[in-house]
Amino acid sequence: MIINRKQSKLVAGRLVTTQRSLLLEIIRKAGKHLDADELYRLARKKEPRISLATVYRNLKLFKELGLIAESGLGDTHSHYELKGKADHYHLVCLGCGKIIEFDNRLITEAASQVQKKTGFDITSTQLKLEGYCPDCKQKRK
Amino acid sequence: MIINRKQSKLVAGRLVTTQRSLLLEIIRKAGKHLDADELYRLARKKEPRISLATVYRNLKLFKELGLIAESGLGDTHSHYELKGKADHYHLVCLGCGKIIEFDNRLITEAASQVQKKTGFDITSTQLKLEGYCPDCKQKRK
DNA sequence: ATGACTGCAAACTGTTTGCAGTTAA
DNA sequence: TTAACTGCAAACAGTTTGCAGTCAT
Repeated sequence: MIINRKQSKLVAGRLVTTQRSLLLEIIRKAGKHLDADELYRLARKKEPRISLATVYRNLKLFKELGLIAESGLGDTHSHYELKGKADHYHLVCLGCGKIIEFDNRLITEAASQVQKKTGFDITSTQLKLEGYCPDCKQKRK
Repeated sequence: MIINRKQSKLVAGRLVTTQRSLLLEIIRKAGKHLDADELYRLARKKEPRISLATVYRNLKLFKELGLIAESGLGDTHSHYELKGKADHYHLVCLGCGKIIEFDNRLITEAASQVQKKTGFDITSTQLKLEGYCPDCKQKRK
């Protein structure tokens, strides 16, 4: 865990609050991509007075601190997940919305090729593949 | 060109209108990613009474017809560009917002690996790399 | 006492929709 | 004359912000 509870600080000048712990805990346990609204609903079960603004403010904070990653999975709004060590990538089913994560050596390699060729300092790699999962492929016929 | 002006149809039941021709022309000539608002502003220079709703409606239509591709480049809103034959990918500079496109055999390959392993029928591949371009890398030091 | 955080409500942005009028087949 | 399209204004969804009050140091 990154929060140091003894010091009661997230980082310099940032407090650990009930809401923040709760939000991080939910994100951690969810084990899947949550959007702000899902997170809000889950949080209210334990902390009924928490506000959506707090959810957004803290998602933003967590992102700045590098605790979570934001992914543009849906077309309309953002999803968030705990940041792991390795980049990983998403395969989205256009039929049922199912999301599969995977990693792939070729992609990591491609990114470092691009980095070399362009002189960019690449800080994030997002791959989104869209298509139809076996089930939905079947149904569409 | 995909519009067949002799028939005055885009496709069955779809008319070619001044607005549609204009919008497609602007997108084609832009040679870069436009968002709805940029497109709207450019369009108004030639067609001052065109509405933003028309822009959105036609972007949606063009997308359905496969004429343009929507890419989630900015965090807040969508960008559009003419659809070429091959998938290509984007490298975004977090410093100055510059966008570089590239293609890379490894990524195409990775996608087809994933397709095989998962049984998905993959219809679109989007890769977004973020980082700092050489200039901005320099400035940040 | 100060600065960080919260809930609430209002504001804001990007996008979509309902409607009445216009245009093309 | 019907179906497709348009402009306008209002609606909408997701997100952000201003403010007054609370809490930790």
